[in-house]
Amino acid sequence: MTQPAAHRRASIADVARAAGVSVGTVSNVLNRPERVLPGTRERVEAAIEELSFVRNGSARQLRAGTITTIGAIVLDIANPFFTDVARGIEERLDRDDFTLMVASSDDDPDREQRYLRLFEEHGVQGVMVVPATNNIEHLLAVRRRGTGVVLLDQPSSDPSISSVAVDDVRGGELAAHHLLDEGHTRIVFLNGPHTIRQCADRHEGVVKALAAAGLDPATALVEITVTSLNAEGGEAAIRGLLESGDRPTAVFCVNDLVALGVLRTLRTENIAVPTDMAVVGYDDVAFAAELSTPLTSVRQPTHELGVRAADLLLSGPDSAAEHVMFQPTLVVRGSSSTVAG
Amino acid sequence: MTQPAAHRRASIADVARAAGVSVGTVSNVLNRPERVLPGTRERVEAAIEELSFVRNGSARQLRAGTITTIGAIVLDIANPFFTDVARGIEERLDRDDFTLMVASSDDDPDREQRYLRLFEEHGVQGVMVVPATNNIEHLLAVRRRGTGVVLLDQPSSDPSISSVAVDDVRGGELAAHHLLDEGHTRIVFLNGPHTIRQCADRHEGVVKALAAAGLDPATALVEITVTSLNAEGGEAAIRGLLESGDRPTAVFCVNDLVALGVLRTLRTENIAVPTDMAVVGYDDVAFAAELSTPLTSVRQPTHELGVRAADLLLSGPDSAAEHVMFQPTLVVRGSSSTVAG
DNA sequence: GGTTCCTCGTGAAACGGTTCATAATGTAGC
DNA sequence: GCTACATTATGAACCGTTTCACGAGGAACC
Repeated sequence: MTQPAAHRRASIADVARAAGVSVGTVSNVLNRPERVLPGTRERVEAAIEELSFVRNGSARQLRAGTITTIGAIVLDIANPFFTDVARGIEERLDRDDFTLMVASSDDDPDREQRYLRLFEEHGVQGVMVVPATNNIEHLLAVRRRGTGVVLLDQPSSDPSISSVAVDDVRGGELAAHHLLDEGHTRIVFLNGPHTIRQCADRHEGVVKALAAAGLDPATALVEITVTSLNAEGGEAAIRGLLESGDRPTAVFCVNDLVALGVLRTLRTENIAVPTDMAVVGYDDVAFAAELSTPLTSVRQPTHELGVRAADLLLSGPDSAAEHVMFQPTLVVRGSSSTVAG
Repeated sequence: MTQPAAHRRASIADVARAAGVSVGTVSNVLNRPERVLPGTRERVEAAIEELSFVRNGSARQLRAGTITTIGAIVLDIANPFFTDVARGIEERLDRDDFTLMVASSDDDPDREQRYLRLFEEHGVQGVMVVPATNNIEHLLAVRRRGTGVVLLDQPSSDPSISSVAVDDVRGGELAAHHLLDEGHTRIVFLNGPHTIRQCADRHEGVVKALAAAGLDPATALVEITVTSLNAEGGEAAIRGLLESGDRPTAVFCVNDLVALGVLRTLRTENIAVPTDMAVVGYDDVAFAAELSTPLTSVRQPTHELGVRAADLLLSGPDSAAEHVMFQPTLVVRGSSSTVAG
């Protein structure tokens, strides 16, 4: 029979007492059972069962030092891009029996800091971060104090911190270049705040493409900052745009969720895509190809991104920092081109 | 200037020595700064900075006992359903300054157990679990040992464990009933394994609807177990079905990702939806309405689910267990009905 | 029978914080 | 000048593990 709910959790000492052995022996049963005589071991195991003993992880870790956990802090856990990356991380971590904890900063530097601190104080082996700002001073500090740090989806501005990223300038360029090729001369870019590096870079890419085409970004580019990087943000932004009477012929969205919101709105407003308005997204999430107007999007190697990031973190704190940069590709579909499949 | 990378992290004792005070004073600066004279405090703070001291969370927790973190274990972190729920949890937790850690069991009971153990050993205040099996013995044990447990998306079979769920029998019934209404007399159900309770329940609902319509489930229902609960699983299942020459007129998918795989395949195979084949999904994820054939789906109140779950966990271990059951609704769209909007 | 070696088990010393009874110092009141 | 009382700072006890030097008891060998 089980005990009535005891107020204090049973400790190793309680188990030792119940089994009539010393604490050292209980610890051995837990960690190196082969060093304990089968009879003794059984008695200890019975006591553990009886007292429903659970190791105190804090004490264990305090004494033993290490823990095989790594933390990941992403901007938005509901964004398929990040969860695809997380799957990649998990896959790699599993091979080494590491454990992954995911937290979401919600683009908020304070939340990022809070989770970072939590992970660090609890001695995770390393942490992967998609920084909410382009100031990574606090991450450098973490790194200096001995916790592994890998920047996710963000090229490192510091040689001592590894990073795994995708060329966002190139991504913005690909998207804009494509829209210009399709004959558009003015692009509306529904972007996130430039404090998010990806957003700033994609913007830079767009400007670059416009300049290369001999257009003046000051007139050929309208950048609108969405309130949130999801479908609701996209819907609100495009709605505001339409209500202002300024109807562009081409919209580039900083991610596919925003594009989803745009497409949804255009459909209810009976604006034809791509003939009245072309739309390009970013991330090429799973459903992009299956939308009513298949979405042209910039594809990033999400899974591979996660795997490489985990690789770098597991390679240990002593190996040199590496900076991996993947290249995005443009997948043209019906939302931006009448000739696309 | 910063120190050369020290091998051992600075401890409170190091700080105390550097600042010329006792460890108790350092602890006070950290936890009750108002009890320390400004001058002393500044000296301690300078030493903390100088040594780049970080509290050892394990030691702190070992002594102090509590931690304001709660853990969540979901089946698949890449499934929008779970991440939407997670957003709800986070929103509620934020109000009480709690912190959320998410882990993914990948439908694997061993992984679930591993993460559960990790959370429990590290003394989280509570844990929310979408169980990978319908055996919740291990969760009961966790509960008995004093850690809060709330079943997520799973009605509790035990009165002592709170749960927040959506009526999946009803959901299956809604879907099947709708397909029967549309004139179909045989339904293929692409389901997950019945060890996952949601899958078993939705199956039960389908059977119930068939029986109510006077059909024999043995002939009117074909259940196929997908290899994975995502687009790839759906694609593989429907492809196998088509190759076997058994082409049904109605397919019900256990979630929208599976349905996405099905729609994708049907499109490449030039099978018209819904005229040649009707498709119904589950979860009503954000993109369901925007697909090339808008997907009929069973909607669940994901966000609210998360909020309520967090509510229950925060209400403390002493309050009575509660069992919240939400009702799903059917959203009819073009993938299953020619008259739908 | 004495030495060496093994196998098991012991118990105390860390690990790095928090907490609390106590001391030291200063200030006020009489 | 003495008591009473804040205000600050101290340092040791404690949280629950792991680890390790050590001892007890046999077995094996010469």
